[in-house]
Amino acid sequence: MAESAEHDSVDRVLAQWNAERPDIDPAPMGVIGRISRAAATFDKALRDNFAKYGLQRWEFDIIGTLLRSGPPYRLTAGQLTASTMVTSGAITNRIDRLVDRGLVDRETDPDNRRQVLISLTADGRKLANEVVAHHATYEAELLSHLDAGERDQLAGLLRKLLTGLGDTTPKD
Amino acid sequence: MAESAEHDSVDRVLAQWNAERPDIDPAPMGVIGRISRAAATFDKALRDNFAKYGLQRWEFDIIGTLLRSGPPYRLTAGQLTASTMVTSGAITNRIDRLVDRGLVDRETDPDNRRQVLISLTADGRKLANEVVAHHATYEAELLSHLDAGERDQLAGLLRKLLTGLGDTTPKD
DNA sequence: GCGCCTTCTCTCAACATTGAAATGTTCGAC
DNA sequence: GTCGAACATTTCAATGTTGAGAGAAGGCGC
Repeated sequence: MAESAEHDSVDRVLAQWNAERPDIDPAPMGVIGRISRAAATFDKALRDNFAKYGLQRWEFDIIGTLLRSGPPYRLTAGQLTASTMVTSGAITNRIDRLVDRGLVDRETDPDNRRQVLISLTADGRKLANEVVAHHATYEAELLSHLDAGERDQLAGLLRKLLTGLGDTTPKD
Repeated sequence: MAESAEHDSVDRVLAQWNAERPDIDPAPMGVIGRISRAAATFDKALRDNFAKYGLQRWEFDIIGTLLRSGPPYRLTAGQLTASTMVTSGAITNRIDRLVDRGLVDRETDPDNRRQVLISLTADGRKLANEVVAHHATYEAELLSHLDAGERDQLAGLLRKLLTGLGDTTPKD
């Protein structure tokens, strides 16, 4: 088989482990290591890209989540906590700052006064709509080294992996 | 085509975007979102698993890097900084704590006194060798929902993605 | 209605990382 | 040899997250 594929940084790590611990099967590390590495690379790239629009990544995470939730672009603080994978203390802090920036409103839910409803302001909605388009374009560029077939194959394998790990949609 | 594949949490996000912004091609988000999500899931699982051996993940990152570098199990602080993707200030702090724990030694390089050499102690090497075996077994479990062919296919696509992003091995 | 348990958000102290400046070292040019 | 630039690590203040716990509100059994 033609060994034409380039080596990535994970290949080097695997070669080192193979030399030191040949008893260990390196294949699982090859998958998990690459997923971690790719995630870190995307994370940095996306952070830099959002900065062009004066946004931090967590800011887009929140206003984007509100936008994609559809009209009336309003979720509880708890729903935002669940979708962002940070703790409740962090969400309180982030909402504070988005309110200061005028991108979201915070109001107590009159029907359940334990809950706080966070909704996009007109400014927030406008900004989210603008940025998401650039964001999607940029993500497509990041994947441009894969053709459409490879990209879909990759998505399919990752979906299978995630569902196997229990990452199913909370409510279908 | 039999729609037998389960949906994961990213499918839900994509459906939301499609409803709100049908003009945006959701395919790139499907890939990058799943990579991020899978990385976060693995991160948490591995953290919990290392905790069973009384280790934090960053502790294994460092002693594991030293172990796989091979005899004499010694790297400079700068090399460790490069391989762990954190800043130099963080590495100084982490090395401090590993020295306190007796897992590594820190000494100035006599040949270049700007550099600091970090080496595994006998205890550190023993611990790293023990833990890496359990770590590899656990990673294999995390991937057990993919068969060997799918796993290798996934690794291959990720390698292509990473090399396309410029993640080549620094020195071949 | 009355307790009691659960739910939801906010508060706060502890902790870790970042990023820039400081310190000490090497190397090349002159 | 001396000067200055480049380099490697440490220090330190600013910043953000975590995780526990408080406070307020809802819901269920009786």
